[in-house]
Amino acid sequence: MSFASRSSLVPASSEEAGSQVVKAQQGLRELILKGQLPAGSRIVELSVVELLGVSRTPIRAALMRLEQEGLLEALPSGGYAVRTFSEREVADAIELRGTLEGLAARLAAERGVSSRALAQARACLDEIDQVLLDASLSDEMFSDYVRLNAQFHRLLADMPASGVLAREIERAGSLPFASPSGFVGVHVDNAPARDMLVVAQHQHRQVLDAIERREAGRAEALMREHSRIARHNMQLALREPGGFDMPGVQLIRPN
Amino acid sequence: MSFASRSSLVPASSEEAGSQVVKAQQGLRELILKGQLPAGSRIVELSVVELLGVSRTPIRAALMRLEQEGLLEALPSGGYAVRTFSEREVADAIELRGTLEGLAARLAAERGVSSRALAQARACLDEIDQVLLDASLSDEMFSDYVRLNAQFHRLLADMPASGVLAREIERAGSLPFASPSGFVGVHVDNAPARDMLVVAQHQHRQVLDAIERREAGRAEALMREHSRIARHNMQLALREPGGFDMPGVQLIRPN
DNA sequence: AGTCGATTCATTGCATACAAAAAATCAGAA
DNA sequence: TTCTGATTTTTTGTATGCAATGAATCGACT
Repeated sequence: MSFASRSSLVPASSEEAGSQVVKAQQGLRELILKGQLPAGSRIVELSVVELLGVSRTPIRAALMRLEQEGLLEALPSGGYAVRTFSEREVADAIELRGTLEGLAARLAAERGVSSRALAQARACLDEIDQVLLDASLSDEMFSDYVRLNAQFHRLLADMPASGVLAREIERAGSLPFASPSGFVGVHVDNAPARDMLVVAQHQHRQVLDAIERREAGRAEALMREHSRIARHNMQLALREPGGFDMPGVQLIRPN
Repeated sequence: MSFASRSSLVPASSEEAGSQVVKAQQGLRELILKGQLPAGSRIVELSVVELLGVSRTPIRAALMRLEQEGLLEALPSGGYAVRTFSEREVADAIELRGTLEGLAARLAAERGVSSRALAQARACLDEIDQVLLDASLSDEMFSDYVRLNAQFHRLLADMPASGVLAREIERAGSLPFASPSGFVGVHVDNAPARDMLVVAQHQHRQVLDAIERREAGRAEALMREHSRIARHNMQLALREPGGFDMPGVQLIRPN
């Protein structure tokens, strides 16, 4: 089973190719995650011009954005380089997302959430249940899970109706490995991979329950714990013998 | 006592005017915070060209950065507008910073901090003590506090030695009102303003103590609570009759 | 041969011209 | 008068040229 087929990291349809700068951004991200641009190396603008067929201006804009996103680092002497991550940095990024999502869950519980939003979230979880019922362990199953999981996390981030927070959560999950579904299905075997999803889904249910009951502390703690699954999967992936071929793994430098 | 005199929001010496883009960024930020550019209005690039005397290219770069910083919002039809904030959004931004700083404090406590970093932090707190000893209630006193307070918060953010986290904390405090010293000295009277600083300084001590003792949970809780002071000051400021003239308050729309 | 220095080359930062899209204005009709 | 539609104007998005800075190469000297 190839990872790419079920990954949401490949530029999804959510990002329209309307302007040249998003085309450049998508293209660059793909080049980086596929390892086309060697990690740690300087990115030469003119070479990207040739690769993507857009002029320097939108490419520069895309570079700036990708730096904000965390994939690039600005060199002191100008220009950008593909960033690399230590295993700890990845773990920190995941913990960061977990903390922010925990904050969102707590605020949602404290402030209360419209029954409409709750219904949406419940419906999303019901869909995930349906996906998990199909025990075929197929790629599509995992792919569906990734999509619905991302949706649930998005719904949750929006529950406190806090623009600043939603924004920050979005940012925290923009790094490929820090995303809510970052290392889904990382196990060699498919059965344990699915079992992890079952556990995660249980946590989803509990968080939503806590929010409904206005149990803020519980909601926060659950959401934090939920992120530990991603962390665990990450550690498993990096220790996998054959090397795990998720797009972007080569950016993680071995300790 | 004017706020600007003790505010760290005015482009500090920390930001060199090396390139045109930082010049544009500083200039734009100042224009926005001073209310020169009406809140909610579209920012016309050519007018900024005239005001700042730099060409459109670096101005566009600065606009993009200021959007990331949160001061501007991208208009759906292109271009940017000066953003406005509800009181709740400001409170959320402060809580966000508190949560992130809490995470930093917890990680610092869990992982342990070099005695060198601890000594630095202690020295910083000693300096703050000295400043508070001077009971003159002068503007310089508050100004010194703001500077040292920012330094302590920075030292704390760096303690977990986590690039991603430090970065995110920096971001969270970049919004003028969300900054660690956002509403310092907001009280009409100077005496209660100083008292608040005494309380805050006590919390500083306790957090550092918790980190030293490796009491992670306590460190986190303290740092979160610490941010409540900023929130309280903000609410005071907005209810102040004469209108509080901190740079950027006009961006906060009354409820 | 190795190292330091000068020169050449490559690459970014900045400015500007052009094109496309959005906004505003004006005219005309209901 | 008010709404609709076309036209004009403004404004942004994109491409490209130029200058300045940094990297790299070559040569001379030790």
